[in-house]
Amino acid sequence: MEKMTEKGTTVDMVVSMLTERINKGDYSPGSKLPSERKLQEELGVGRLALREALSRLNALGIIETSHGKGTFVQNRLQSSTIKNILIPHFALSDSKRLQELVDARAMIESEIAGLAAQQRTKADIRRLEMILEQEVDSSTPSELVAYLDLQFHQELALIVDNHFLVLMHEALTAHIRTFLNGFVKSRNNPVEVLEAHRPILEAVKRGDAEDARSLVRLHISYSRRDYENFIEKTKE
Amino acid sequence: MEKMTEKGTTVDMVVSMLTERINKGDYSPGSKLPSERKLQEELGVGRLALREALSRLNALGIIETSHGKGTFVQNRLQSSTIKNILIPHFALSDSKRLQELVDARAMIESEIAGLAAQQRTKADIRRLEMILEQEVDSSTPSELVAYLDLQFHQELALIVDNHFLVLMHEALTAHIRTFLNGFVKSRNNPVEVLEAHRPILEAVKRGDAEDARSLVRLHISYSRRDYENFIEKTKE
DNA sequence: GGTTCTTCAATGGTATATCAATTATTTAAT
DNA sequence: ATTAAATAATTGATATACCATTGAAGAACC
Repeated sequence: MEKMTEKGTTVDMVVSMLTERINKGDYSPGSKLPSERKLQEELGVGRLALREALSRLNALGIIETSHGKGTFVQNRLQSSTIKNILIPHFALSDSKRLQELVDARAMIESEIAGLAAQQRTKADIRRLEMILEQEVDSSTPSELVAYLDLQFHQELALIVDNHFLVLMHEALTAHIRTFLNGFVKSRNNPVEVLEAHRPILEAVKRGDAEDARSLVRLHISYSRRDYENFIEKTKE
Repeated sequence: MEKMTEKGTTVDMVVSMLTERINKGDYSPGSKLPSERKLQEELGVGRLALREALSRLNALGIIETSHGKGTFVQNRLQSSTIKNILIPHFALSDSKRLQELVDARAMIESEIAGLAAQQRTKADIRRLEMILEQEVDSSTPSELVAYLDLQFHQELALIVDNHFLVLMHEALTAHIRTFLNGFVKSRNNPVEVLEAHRPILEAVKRGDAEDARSLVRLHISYSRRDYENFIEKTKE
């Protein structure tokens, strides 16, 4: 038994062994892990310890198992994984914590615009301008304007290509939405959107990260209004 | 068997049962869960399924088990948990992803200063001024100045009291540090620190969030420099 | 009486065996 | 050749037994 050199329990050991192999590339993303029987034999542990370790990796979004098929290495961290982690710790009841998440989301959206201003190409700007033109077009129905608002911010995220920020933003948005549902109906005032997007695009165009950040921050102040409305109503 | 009404596997079912109980307050933070034997009987599942579910909750930082004592509900999300989630997905080898984290950390530090400017009290400002006075004092050894730099930012974080931001910042810092180790020696130029902290404090003092954010952003540009040095050296 | 030691019960940790459910592969029949 | 059935491989789940750690109650000792 040389397991004493390792740290913690058998499960901890197996977890670090597997993560190491995955990080080293022994098990590449998308590929299939050896079967549980082979793994437990190979690592010299019982099946229970192995399955507990796999459960942990599953919770962290590192692997995914299908009954009858096998266990596969996930290639990308899913925003749902982050969301699952947030749920128990930033729950509905705690309004303080909910506000923290709203603030954090505003921060990320602002940062994305700032980074976009630094990294945008001509093609990026062209795409943003096309979206804006559609928004300005008076023949565009208001429902579509709401969609284009979202599209505008997603396009910015695409330019930045920061996996971490996009992931966090997705997780926060999904998490917050479940709580603030029903308070987001009238927030996409078309006029407001139009007045906001033009200067943001201009800032991105001329590469002014500072300006882009503060303009977005102003634009999405509705997040805070939504939140305050929510708190008001729950107090009644 | 009415389990067909539930979704997914038995383990999924047990996980959602337990998280629901925890969120409802049946098992309050810090309290001890029933023993595994009791739980498996109570929930009507095998011990392996139960333990796999507990493993998942453990990975997510929701519970903590100690051999011989029992299983306890964690009251706070630990930054180490977030770090563990980041490790396999934002690893050393991928310089692109590493830069994403460096950018994200800069964003958070900047945001913390901005929020501090909005929420600071007189007492907060007094504490920050005390730190600054120590830094300015020429009799303060340079090692202490480096410490006070950290202290300054931690004090800002304390003012904001945003659990989420502080948590993410801790996790990102810890994760980045393991990779950039050895490249952080000379970054805390005392003169540079002094020149930066004074205007930041002034912005916080007069509640100018915009200014506070951009000043911090400027101040911590060393993060990017560290990163670029790191990339250079690893290319050799 | 107080301190130390032993023992024991509770609890989590591990291992093995066994069966069920699902999927993929091979084989057989038409 | 196509389809259907049998077979194998794999994960899902349970039961049972035993080990390891912890803490507390009780015994032994001074």
